[in-house]
Amino acid sequence: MTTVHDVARRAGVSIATVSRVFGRPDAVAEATRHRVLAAAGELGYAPNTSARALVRGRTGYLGLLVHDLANPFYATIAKAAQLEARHRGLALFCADYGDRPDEELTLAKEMARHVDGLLLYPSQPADDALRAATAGLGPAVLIDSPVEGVPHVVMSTAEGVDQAVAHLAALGHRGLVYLDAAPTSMFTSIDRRRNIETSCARTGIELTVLGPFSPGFESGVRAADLVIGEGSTAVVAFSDQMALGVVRRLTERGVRVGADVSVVGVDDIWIAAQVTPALTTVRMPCAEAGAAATRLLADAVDHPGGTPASRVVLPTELIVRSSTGPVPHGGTR
Amino acid sequence: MTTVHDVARRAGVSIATVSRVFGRPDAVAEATRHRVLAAAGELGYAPNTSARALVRGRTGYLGLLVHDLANPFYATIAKAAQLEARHRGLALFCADYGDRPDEELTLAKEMARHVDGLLLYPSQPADDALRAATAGLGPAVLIDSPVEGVPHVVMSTAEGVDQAVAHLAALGHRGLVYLDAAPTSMFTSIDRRRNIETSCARTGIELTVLGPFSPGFESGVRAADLVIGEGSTAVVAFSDQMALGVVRRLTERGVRVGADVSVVGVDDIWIAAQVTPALTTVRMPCAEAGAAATRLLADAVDHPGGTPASRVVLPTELIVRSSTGPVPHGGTR
DNA sequence: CTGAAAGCGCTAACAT
DNA sequence: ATGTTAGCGCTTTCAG
Repeated sequence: MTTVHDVARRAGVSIATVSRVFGRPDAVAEATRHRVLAAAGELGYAPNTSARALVRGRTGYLGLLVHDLANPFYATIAKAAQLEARHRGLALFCADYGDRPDEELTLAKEMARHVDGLLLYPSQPADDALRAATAGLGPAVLIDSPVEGVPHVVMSTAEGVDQAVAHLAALGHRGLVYLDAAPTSMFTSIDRRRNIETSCARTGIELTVLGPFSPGFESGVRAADLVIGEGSTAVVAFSDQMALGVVRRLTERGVRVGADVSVVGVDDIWIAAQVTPALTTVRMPCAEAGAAATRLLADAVDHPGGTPASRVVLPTELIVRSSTGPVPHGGTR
Repeated sequence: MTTVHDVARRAGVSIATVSRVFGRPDAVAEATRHRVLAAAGELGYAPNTSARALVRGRTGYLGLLVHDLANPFYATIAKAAQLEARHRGLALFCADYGDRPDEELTLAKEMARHVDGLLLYPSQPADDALRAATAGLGPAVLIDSPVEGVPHVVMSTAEGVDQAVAHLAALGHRGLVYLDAAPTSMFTSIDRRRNIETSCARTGIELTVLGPFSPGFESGVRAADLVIGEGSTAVVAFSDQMALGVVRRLTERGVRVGADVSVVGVDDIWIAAQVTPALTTVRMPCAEAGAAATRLLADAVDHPGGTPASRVVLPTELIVRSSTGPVPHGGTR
């Protein structure tokens, strides 16, 4: 391993100058700088990251902790976070707590030791306990977990769901079934359910909440039978995966989706646009969330005394496709 | 920030003892250890990772570089790698090179500065150039890139594709169309195409290769029309996404998938099991690959003079579902 | 603009 | 079993 000493000797300067060339290049005369750079090039020198981190008190690393890295929802957040971090000269650790939500905090604590700041998508409720837990971790930004006093970015389904309900109402639907998902204590669940409630109340649509189900395709399949039983003309599901399950089962039972029953999902996963009928859904801005959170975190790391607790709310939008249509003739509610 | 000195003072021991308690606990008398641990607990002490890395010459970090973190294929690899790394007390950096495959090596080089070893899923061909590029990066394990002299783990479609061809042959199909995907220089493409060729040759199935297409749903849609034009009774696609596109278009044009034409995909993405008809496909062991590669890398890092270049070949398997069926009556090829 | 020197916090001989 | 000590490679005052 080549060090500042090797480069210094070769370039005929002191180690301090070598250090400056890589740390604050403009503090060095151009001629000297070139000489040092040349020597460094020949020797294949690059500053040792550990040594630099030690003396600077900054690692240049950020950490991301989510529920499931293989899930496109989180993976998209991770990808965007990683990109944004790189643009700022930072690197990103990625980890997920998978089946062990109880280990979430342990993991966060462990990660915190290695990084300048943490990006957290908690499975815990956004309450005081989370704030307390977050307190000892150093700079942290929460995603989809609006905890007062802690910077966070949330994807709000308010607009998207509102548009969905309005869309359904405009199509003549008088009522709808919402398929809720567990864990109901997560912001994601709360947000979607609450927005459905207020939108329906405001629009005068009769709302029936079913569930909570485990999120996922199979739950949608099971829920579809309930929906048919209810005689509903419209259903909004917690996620596209559930909605797709509903569509599948409905079709299987001879119910024409988009004609007899309208189905709306949330997330806008890629397959939603490709199935038949194409799924009407609320798009979640995962990439934007990942990037925004990283930006917030990087800023917090750079300015330890900055805005105490920034808050970013990302809007959502309804994508209308073919799984929704006019209420069938003679349809009751 | 609390340091060994703080803890040492509080516990009435030397800093060396504190260090030992956290490094080689059994080298310290039980009583002393407890005293130190207590002091550390009260002070909230944990060893500084940068200082430790500096003196040890090891960061305890691994890096993963893939094409697209948001793609479930790579995301699954990442998730498994991360898990395996954690089990070994290591942390994992994740990055992708996305649209800029040319930046792949730059990124790898940058990452290499921060880690003990690299996990690479290259978009470059598995040739001498890659071996050369890899040489200067320190310990590295390649995924799906069998470069001689560099440790690697590959997911071979040999068995899966063989089973697929045999399956089709057993159903009476006399020929099949293979839908190739770009970039054709990647091992993934080469492997699938070559295995199809040898399997067909051995089985006496007439093979028609179409493409290369860009991988993805839309390509499948376009390719389907070609397939119909060919009058083929069976098609194997590079990926499930493409296969799904084929199914969609075939259905749209009144061709009954699984009856008139059989379709086989590769990957076994979750939706493959849920569409109608459910897709027959070759399962790719992404999680196993991520875990195996991480294991290999961790071992290489631990034993710098270990087995020169280990090689793991992960087998694949055909999952038969409903998109394949007997060749239609009177069907030629 | 450049160099000398003092650590950053920790580990690993080497003593005791 | 524990303490002393010498750095790991780098950045950063402080002089010059």
